Amino acid sequence: MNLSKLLNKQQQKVVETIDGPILVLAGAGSGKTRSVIFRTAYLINEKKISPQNILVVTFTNKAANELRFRLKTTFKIDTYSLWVGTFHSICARILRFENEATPYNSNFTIYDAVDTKSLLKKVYKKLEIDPKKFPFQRVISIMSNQKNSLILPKDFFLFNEENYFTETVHKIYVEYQKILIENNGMDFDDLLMNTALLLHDNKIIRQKYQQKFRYVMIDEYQDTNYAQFKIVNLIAKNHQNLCVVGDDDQAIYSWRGADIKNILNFEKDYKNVLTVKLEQNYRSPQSILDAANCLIKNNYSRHQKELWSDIKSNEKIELIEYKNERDEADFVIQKIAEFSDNLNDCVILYRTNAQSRVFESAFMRKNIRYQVVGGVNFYQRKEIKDILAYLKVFVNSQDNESLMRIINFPPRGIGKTSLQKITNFAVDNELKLMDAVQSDGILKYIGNRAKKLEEFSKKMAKWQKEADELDIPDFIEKLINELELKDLYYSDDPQDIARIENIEEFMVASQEFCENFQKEVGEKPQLTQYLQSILLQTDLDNYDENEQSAKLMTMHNAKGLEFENVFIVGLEEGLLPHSRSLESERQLEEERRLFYVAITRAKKRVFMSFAQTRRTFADILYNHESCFLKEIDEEFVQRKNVKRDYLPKRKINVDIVLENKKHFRIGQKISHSKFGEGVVLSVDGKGDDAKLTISFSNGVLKKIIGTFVRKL
DNA sequence: TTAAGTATGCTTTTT
DNA sequence: GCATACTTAA
Repeated sequence: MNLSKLLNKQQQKVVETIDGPILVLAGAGSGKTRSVIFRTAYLINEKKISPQNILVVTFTNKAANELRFRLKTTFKIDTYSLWVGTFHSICARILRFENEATPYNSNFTIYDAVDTKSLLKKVYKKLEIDPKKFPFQRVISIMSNQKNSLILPKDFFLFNEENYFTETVHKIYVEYQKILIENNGMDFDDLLMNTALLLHDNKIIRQKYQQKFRYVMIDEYQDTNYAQFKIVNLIAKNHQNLCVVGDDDQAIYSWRGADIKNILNFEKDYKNVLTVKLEQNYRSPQSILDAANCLIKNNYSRHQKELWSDIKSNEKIELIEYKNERDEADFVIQKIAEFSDNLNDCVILYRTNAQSRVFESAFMRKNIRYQVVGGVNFYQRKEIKDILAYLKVFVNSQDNESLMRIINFPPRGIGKTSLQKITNFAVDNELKLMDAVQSDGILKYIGNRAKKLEEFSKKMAKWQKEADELDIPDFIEKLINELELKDLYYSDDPQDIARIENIEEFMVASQEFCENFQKEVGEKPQLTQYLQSILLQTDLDNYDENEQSAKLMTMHNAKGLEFENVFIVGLEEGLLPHSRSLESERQLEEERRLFYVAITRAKKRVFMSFAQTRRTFADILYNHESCFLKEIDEEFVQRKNVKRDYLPKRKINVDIVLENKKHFRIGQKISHSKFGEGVVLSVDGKGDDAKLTISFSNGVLKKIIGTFVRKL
């Protein structure tokens, strides 16, 4: 391995210093990933460390897979016994393996955000708590903070003051946690908390992992929270062979408990730390870094460093002001069309997921391929969650939540009343719900619905058996067919069509997963492993950089990626910085870092833009440009004003609308951006607010508000 | 018990 | 606007 040819001095130091704690402050684009890959390869190939003694924690599963792939192909390393993954997947693996030391068994279910919320709703009902006084989001975030700080329900008041509000939150936390354990389920935060507590409380297990993971590497260390810090610390504090990599200027997850102090205080937490700074950027031209440096130096709490680059460019960053968000979308996409040979060199970055919509419809109108990364998770769609609920029950029969979801889906005559009876029966006989359903006594108890329940119980037993015997994709296909799920959505409604497509896509995805798993691991995956991979998927895991399409994503999801052309949109007060992060200077600094992350993604060009007005679901916002724009020296930015409407055609239409106040009548021909042309069948109300029934030329019948159609 | 109709909340960022 | 959660009638 000739490192001096492939790496710069600092990177070599990172790779070759294998003993003792090392802190790598790696600026954006400074070859951080490269260093981690080479370091792992160096440990194995040069220092003959067995892969099973190495732990590498990455920020996404995709990054983990790439690391494995590179080790295999470039360095001919067998990565089978190497542990690489996100904190969550590593923790899940440990907890499944060490389940006997926990209140869970190895088949525990992982609860996602939607599951968490619906479980919480049940807790509220049981405790008779008003969601208006204790908003779900607020309580979820408090509980999450407790878990990330390793505070169990019983220790709640050691760390929180006692008042009416906290007492209720505590009650919720106690009950929520109790039900999770009863269901043999963990939410995302439990995975971290339970691992940290297990390693902390159980000396034998702790020593086992200390001895196993003799070399530990953590990427994106600036975004670790206390639980994660603790896990790392418990494993590595004795041997101190710990390499953490990160950039305090790119810390953007404090709202989920990440503590920038973990990286700022690393030199205090460990002894004789070697600190290496990677400041040469290999990604962007100096002109773009100048702008980024201008911005970030306004932050107080940071390690001093200045990113520099050899790459030269005469182009300035372009900043354009638009009249509204639709113009912004049209212009940006127009520009992207100019790069149409290399659509996948272009990315649109925004602050909130909701901003993607206006771009999506613009892409559709222009017929340009695009890919939204993140946003609403595929596996959180209703029709998919229904299937997953079945699978979860087969894996973990204690999962009452999933069972309740499917017991009458698709409708099979086991409604509220019957479910109540089953629940009562289960409680009286101290049975899990599924055991109650399959018990002998239940049928007499249930009365006239006994036949339906018996049918369900028999089917479940049959599927349960098949779930063990069949290959996952075959089983899923069989299940979907026997449940007649697709027939359920058979109609002309575009929504239903989409649901059927999603179900089909789900089947294909399961096929792909199993094939990949087989290739990677050399054996067939178990249903547990399949479910876990779905639930611990990160937004980025589905991102395909080779697909010929423009990419859209949040600035958060863009971390670690790079693109030739970066379009940063919606640079308005209220969006960036976001109106909900103006409470403290600390929050404002994080918003600034987010902008910094966005700018430093670019290899060639940055285009920034904002809109004077922006339509949200409720009303029209009049925004000022982001205060951050003023922090970037004018010499790095070329300002352009394009305030008029982009499409002259639409402008004419707007004028007509103003003239006749958009008065709709029956028979009026209209057009809609998504559904095309159609005829108004009925009108309820006036102008933009009118509720119209429209028959579209493609045969679709829809109810649409006046504002979304245009007269022809 | 269920389908169809009506009301509501939603939007910060994610594992 | 959209999706879900709740209400009502059959």
